[in-house]
Amino acid sequence: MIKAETKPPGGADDYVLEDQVGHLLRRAHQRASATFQEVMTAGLTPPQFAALVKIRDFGTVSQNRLGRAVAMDPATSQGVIQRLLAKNLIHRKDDPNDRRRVLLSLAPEGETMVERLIPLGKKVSAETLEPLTAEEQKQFVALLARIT
Amino acid sequence: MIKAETKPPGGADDYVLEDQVGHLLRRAHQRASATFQEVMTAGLTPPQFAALVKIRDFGTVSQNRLGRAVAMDPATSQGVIQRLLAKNLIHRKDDPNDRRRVLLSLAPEGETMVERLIPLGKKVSAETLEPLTAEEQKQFVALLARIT
DNA sequence: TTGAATCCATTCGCATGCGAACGATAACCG
DNA sequence: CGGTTATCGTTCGCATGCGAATGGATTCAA
Repeated sequence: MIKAETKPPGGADDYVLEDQVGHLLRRAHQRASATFQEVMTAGLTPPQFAALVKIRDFGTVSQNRLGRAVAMDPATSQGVIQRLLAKNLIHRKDDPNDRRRVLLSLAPEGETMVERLIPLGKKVSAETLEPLTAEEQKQFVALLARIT
Repeated sequence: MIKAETKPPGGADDYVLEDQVGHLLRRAHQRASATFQEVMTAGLTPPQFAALVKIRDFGTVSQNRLGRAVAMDPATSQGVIQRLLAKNLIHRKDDPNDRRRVLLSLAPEGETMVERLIPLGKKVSAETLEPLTAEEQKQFVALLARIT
């Protein structure tokens, strides 16, 4: 008989930090970001690249709408966009139809950058999922998408 | 015939941001953190709670070792520990055997806090995984642990 | 058509998160 | 033993990330 392996489920002794999904998500996200920085040698961060890709998808988009599309708080978008502007990767102009809005679009350098980096983006995803088999990768991504 | 559904796999048109595992991990982590803040009304952040739980597991632990256990950079640990000290949840003393090290342990308030919050921590994990069935939850956590 | 409710961008403050560098200390090895 | 290496904690700088507040613009509704 092993001594007291099973504790009452309400207790505080059976809380294993390493098994909590939030902790695992935080660590997996850390690893994915690290992989991104290894593969992407262009000096862009994951949010910056995500914003760039999404601006490409939209063509022209307001700052707020872009933020929702990439899941960024307006306050966070502000800084990311400032840095993309500083790198001359995007353009910015006032919306003539709605003076509250600011319209964003890719600068030529941004277009080139996106085209060049997307193959690397695919490599990042592949490397991040590399510990899993092809079948497991599909399962995992499908489940992950549902808790997002 | 649908026009050109299948593109060459090396192209940049088939890169869907929403399907990339890094982006999904970032969003899932955001949601998990938001759930944490909703349920945990104690004014602690996820890293602070993780550190507290881990210090409890160790009893006494150096700052660096704690950081590795919860996957925090030494520079990041610094700030987290400072805030736990400011809340009087942990104690801190020099290691007499190694003058480089600083030993951390739970203060009485910290012990009480951990005991009180662990049931809420379980609720956070449950709510985060709530969109999945019990079977899917097990699969997902198992796969997630492997890409960490 | 005005007044209330919304929306948009911006700013501030606080909290991770990490690369890089630093001094102090300990461990290792020739 | 003494020198090289490694470890530990700390600090700085930069980049998310978000709550809260603000001012300006638009939308909605009475």
